[in-house]
Amino acid sequence: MADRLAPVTDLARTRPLLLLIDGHSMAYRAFFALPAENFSTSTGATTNAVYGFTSMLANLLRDERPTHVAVAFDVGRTTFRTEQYPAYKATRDATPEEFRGQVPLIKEILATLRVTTLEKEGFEADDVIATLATRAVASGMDVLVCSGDRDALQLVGPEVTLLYPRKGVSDLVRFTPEAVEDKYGVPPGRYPDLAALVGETSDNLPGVPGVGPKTAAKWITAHGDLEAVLAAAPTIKGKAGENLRTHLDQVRVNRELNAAVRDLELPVTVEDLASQPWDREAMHRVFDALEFRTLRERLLAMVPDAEDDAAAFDLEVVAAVPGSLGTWLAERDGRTVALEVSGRGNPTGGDAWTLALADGTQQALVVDLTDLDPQDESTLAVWLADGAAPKAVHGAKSAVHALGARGLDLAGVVFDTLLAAYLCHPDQRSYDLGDLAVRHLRRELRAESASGDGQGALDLDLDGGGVETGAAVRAAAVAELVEVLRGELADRASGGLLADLELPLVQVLVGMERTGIGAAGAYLAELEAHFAAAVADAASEAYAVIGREMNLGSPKQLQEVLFDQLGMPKTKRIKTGYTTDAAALTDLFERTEHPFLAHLLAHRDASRLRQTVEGLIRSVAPDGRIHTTFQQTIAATGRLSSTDPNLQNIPIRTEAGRRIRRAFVVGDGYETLLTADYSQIEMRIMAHLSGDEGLIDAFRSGEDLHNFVGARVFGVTTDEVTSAMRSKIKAMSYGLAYGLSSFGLSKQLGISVAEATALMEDYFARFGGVRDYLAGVVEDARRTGYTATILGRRRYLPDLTSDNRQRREMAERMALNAPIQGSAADIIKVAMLGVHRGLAQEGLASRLLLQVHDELVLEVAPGERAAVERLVRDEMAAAATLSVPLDVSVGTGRSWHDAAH
DNA sequence: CGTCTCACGTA
DNA sequence: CGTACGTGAGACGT
Repeated sequence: MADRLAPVTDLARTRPLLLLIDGHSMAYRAFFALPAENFSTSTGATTNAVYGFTSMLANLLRDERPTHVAVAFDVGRTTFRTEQYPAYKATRDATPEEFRGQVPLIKEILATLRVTTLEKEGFEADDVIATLATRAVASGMDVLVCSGDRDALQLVGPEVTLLYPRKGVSDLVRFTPEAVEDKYGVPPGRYPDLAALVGETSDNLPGVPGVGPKTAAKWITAHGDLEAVLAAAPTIKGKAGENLRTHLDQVRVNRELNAAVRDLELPVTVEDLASQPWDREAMHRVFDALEFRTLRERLLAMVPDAEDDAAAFDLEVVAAVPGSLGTWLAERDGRTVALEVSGRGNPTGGDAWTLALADGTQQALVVDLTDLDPQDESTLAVWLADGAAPKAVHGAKSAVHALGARGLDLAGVVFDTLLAAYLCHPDQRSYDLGDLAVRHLRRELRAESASGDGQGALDLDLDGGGVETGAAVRAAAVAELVEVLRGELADRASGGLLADLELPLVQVLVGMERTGIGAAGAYLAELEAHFAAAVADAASEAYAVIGREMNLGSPKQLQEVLFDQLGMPKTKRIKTGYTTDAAALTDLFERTEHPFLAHLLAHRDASRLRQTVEGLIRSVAPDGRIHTTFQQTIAATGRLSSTDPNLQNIPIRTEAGRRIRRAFVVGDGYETLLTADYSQIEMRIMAHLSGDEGLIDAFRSGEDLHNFVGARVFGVTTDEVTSAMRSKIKAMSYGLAYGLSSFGLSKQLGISVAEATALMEDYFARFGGVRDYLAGVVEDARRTGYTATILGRRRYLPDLTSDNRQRREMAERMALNAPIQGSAADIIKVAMLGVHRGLAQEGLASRLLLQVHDELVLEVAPGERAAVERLVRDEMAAAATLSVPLDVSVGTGRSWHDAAH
């Protein structure tokens, strides 16, 4: 009786718990429960089943805390059951293509979680589960079976519970023996008897007509089991009894087929299924690829620190006392010191509070920048600005901004773990230092046993991970990552890209961000008022047409008005109904001439322009200039991007839009803005990379590119190329660099697919080198796994070998475009370095302000216009030696608009 | 309040 | 069913 004193829950917890999941059935449920269109990656892969399954698994791991886990899968469609009874499951629809591709992904995730997956040729997942459940019970374990197959009900017993999905995959019903009996009127062991009588439509097993679960349960209860029911069949009365007698054979077949096999030979024992530490690096890789951010967080959040396999940093943290900094640095003279700045690294309003230095040997020095002894301050300033004192940092640009705010220059940065990680894996969305530490060092960003050495003036919060310790740990992580990432970069032959391109570019970008571009504040305010008035006018006219007010900016409300209320023809389908984008509205207007559409389009245009202007006004800094931030590690192709505000998408195509460009003006003390852009750089790179003689001739001839190509394709002279012909050729030439299909070309040009195909064939007949090059790029990338630019910048495209067509074709288009867009990015970065260096060398006061992918914007100091133009033309043209010239066009003017050409 | 979707600007 | 980005409004779920 003594054991009755112990709480039942504690007793239960002492027994091991095995979780067995029917992978196929649960994934299939998830596939239909979650709308596919809400779960696709940026590369177009559908992931709804993967998401649903993994989410369910995460919940089970959290709520049930199993000690052992396994997932069983079906192998193919043929099993011993289909051999025996060909009709078994014969009515099932073919598995959707979208679903099949997801099963391997689920297995990948399970592998990272170190969950055993099992499958057995000729058997179903249920048989594997039945076998394991039986063995687990025999060895004293409790078992949870998770399956959407009702046949699993027969496994339920005192130690075995079935979790059966009621709806979707998150709402699971818990079938204990009592629950089974409540619901079906028979104990779990008799459930197959009941199912044999009732039949199972989903397995294509017909039951006895007129016999449902109630009758079947009544008979089984009355006679004991199925055998007894069958034996008593002659005496059972009524229509049901008659039907039973004519279906005895079918019932026997059913009973044979629905019996789970409990003694399969399996390559593992139940003990082998014990939970193991997760492969966190692989998890990050797989979850990154699937773009499951929150799901990864949910899983990682479940790992208690004690079970965490990732170690922390074993670090001695020393707080700098007056005079100690110089000694510490001197002791490490010539060695690369990793540094971490805590603060804000914005171009304006930056600040730095703490600086941590680490040398990669478990010691870190923490310096409080807000309370520095004058002597130390000068020691630090000299060391930081010393280009010969090698340093490593995670995110050099932010560090320069942060330190710069305290008047400290940073030079001598020989390694940047952020840039290095980007060059190695340019497709990731973030390169958080903590993630890199886990991935490459298998460490968490926390201190194992931090300690001061007695001389510390700072009161370090060692256990709680205060600012100082945090900075020290990050610096230590940087120091260690340098070694690892240097190796990874070398493996990719990309060390030069970091040292000679991206790192030197940091200082150029810092200068551009810090300088900003002049903004005409009063003019911007006028523009805002002007566009706001246009918005109001368009809105009131639109309301007048439909006789009521509405939110014209709401796609949802617009759909109601256009398609329900006004009954307009349906446009292209999107997730949430029908598109109301400008192309569709313009098309609708041409067909219906409904005035509402014209007002709506005018409203769209005006409110967009107003919104752009408002954003710019908000961005004007106290110095009257706009300071964007150039992101150096975002675009997978190697381009820069611009944020806060984005100055790479300022309107230019429409007159109204160009008015916004007039707001970007030359600053006080400068003479003019100068813009310089590469003409047709992507097509020139295409000519170079493909080596196509025709295309190379086109650029060497000095003829208009599209006229030249058009003349060849259409077999006319260049002056016979009509503007219609020219625009077709232009669309096609650029489309090729994006992986355009004949379908896409036909849509864009409004011609038939056949015409588009013919046009492409004519094109390739004259420019065969282009076709061969494009085919070769994809082939090479499929073989090597990556594409490369002219400077060797790589982009890895694992999806090129995907079984999923959508995914594979997306990767193919990326492979076509990456070398071209990426080489253009390489070239303009080289040009920026050249221009920056040239300006300094020639002692010019003019400066770089912006980069817009193929264009540079400079602010020219008085009297330097000619020198700067020459310098910029030379440096941009000389940035790469291609088999075609790099043509640069230059314009100057008081505003960005006036400097256009 | 955070996250997603749509729409749309640039190269 | 043409690549690469960033932003803001509305819608939606927590």
